[in-house]
Amino acid sequence: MKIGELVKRHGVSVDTIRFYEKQQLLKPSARSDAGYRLYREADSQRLNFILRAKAVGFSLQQVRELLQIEDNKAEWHCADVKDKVQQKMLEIEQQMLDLKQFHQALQQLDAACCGGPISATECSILTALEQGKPPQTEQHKEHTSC
Amino acid sequence: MKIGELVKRHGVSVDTIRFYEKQQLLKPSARSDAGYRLYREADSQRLNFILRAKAVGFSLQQVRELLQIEDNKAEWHCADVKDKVQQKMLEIEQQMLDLKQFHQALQQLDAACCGGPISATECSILTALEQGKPPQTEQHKEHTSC
DNA sequence: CTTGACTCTGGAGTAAGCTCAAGGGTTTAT
DNA sequence: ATAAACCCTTGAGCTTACTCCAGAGTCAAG
Repeated sequence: MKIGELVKRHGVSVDTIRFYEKQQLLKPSARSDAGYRLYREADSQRLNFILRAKAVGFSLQQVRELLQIEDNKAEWHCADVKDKVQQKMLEIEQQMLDLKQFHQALQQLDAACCGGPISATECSILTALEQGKPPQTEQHKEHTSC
Repeated sequence: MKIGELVKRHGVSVDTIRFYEKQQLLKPSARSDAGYRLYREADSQRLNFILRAKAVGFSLQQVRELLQIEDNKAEWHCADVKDKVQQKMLEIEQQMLDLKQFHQALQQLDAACCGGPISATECSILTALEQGKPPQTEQHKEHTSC
């Protein structure tokens, strides 16, 4: 099948496919006389693998690593694959922690602000941002007016 | 104070400061005869504001918006500021949800795999990635061997 | 035979937030 | 007086995952 058929099946753009090719993720099985990329079922399945891996959060670099295993299953162990998955989970857990910290800090700011129509000159969110240094000083915070 | 003093105080690089200037976030109060950037206390405090806002997750664009308020407090209300904070929280909550979905999907993959020294040819993680399309088909999954 | 849909290549552009390098002045301490 | 440390500008590069464009060849239908 030509590239158009492939992209229709998977709902991606032709540019994406050509990009994946440049990234060494997916190569057409053959080229037509005119130089058109030709894909087989196996290629379509490989693309599916890529998209599914992306859908669970893997970066293209990580997908590339998974494909190396996939391409040579016999030389790898289950543990290798599971490791990749677990590492990714750790990565994601860290990102969630980072977001959580942001969220908590924002909640504190939010809680201290009345949110009303009074002038921002007295907004405790702004005064909080003006004061104290981020990771260093941890002064006992006084709830400013607003 | 010159740029070197400023960056020492805040633990950022001179490149960062010059970048912030290009981004219209922080402008030196003056220039020396030699063309050196000169900063005052107020500038240092402004930088502090920027860094603190970043530290709770705001992007530079969002910091720019906060600075517009900060620069003209009298023309804004508490509600405007609180809105920014709440919107950021929503943004972060969405990101956390996305990560959670990734994590859950990965957990399912992880749970189905023995993780042992057996060949990856039978790894249920790989077979799961090979099969089924991400957001479409939701077939009742059979736990493959591994 | 012509039109429109499809495909090709190469290269540029996007967002975000810096970071670095080249080439050259300025200040400060010794 | 000279070397080290500091500062300047311009412009390019990095990362990720594409997206878009120009210019040109190819294929299928009517």
